Amino acid sequence: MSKTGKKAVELERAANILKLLGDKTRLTMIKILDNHDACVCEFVEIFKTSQPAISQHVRKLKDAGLVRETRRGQWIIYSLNRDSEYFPLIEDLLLHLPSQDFRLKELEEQGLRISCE
Amino acid sequence: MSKTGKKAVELERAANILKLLGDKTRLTMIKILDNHDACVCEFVEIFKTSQPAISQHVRKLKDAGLVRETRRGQWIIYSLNRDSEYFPLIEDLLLHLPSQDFRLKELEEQGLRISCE
DNA sequence: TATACATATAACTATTCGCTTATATAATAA
DNA sequence: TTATTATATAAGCGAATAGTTATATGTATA
Repeated sequence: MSKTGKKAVELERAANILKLLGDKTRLTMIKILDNHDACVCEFVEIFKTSQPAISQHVRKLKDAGLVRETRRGQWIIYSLNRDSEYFPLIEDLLLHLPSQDFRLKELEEQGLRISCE
Repeated sequence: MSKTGKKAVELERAANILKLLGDKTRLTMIKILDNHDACVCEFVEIFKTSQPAISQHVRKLKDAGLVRETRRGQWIIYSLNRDSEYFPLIEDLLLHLPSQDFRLKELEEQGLRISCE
């Protein structure tokens, strides 16, 4: 492919990553995962939405290679894939976002975080 | 508003900015504007799409405060708004994208860039 | 003034997106 | 084995998105 073609494709792929992150639920997930791994059931509590909705969001992040899943018993733990080609971009981006750790704190206060461990 | 509420809103607004940038046409526009101001007719040539489509894209960027317009005769010149609250985030982000200046070079070779000056 | 040019806006359409409900899969516990 | 829990997948629906064509606005020029 031509050099300019490569640059256009590279930019389009970055645009697709930004589109993925351009959703408050997924962006919050990524910001949380930057500090703590989490399972689907925790996200369900945090976002107060349905389990399928959460599964669909994490699947998109996984398909793009931004997160990894690790099964631990019944649970599937999601973590940030720091080997992703886009991880450096994402890290820079996350620096501009306010910490969302208060969301995990709220779960802990309700005793809901422990349920996945 | 509560402190956590503010953080949630702040993140949601950032997600909306990323959604705007999560389109290859708009992301390329912003990357180009980081180095050179441009008018609608140039973008029409660059993206080989209709004038209304381009106008609608730049309007979204303008509504979000990411770009500014300046009328110069018949033309309206668009430029990056470096005073935007989100400019620091955008600058960091653009560092990870390949230069799109080849697109302007192609225009110059065709003598199409001069038409707006 | 009349015409051409640059841009904006409006209305419409096809596609994409995120959610819902229902169901399937997988692991654990009784 | 059966029941329970955690997660995934599929199908369907309403809202949002990006493009189109047609038209309006604003500026320059003959």
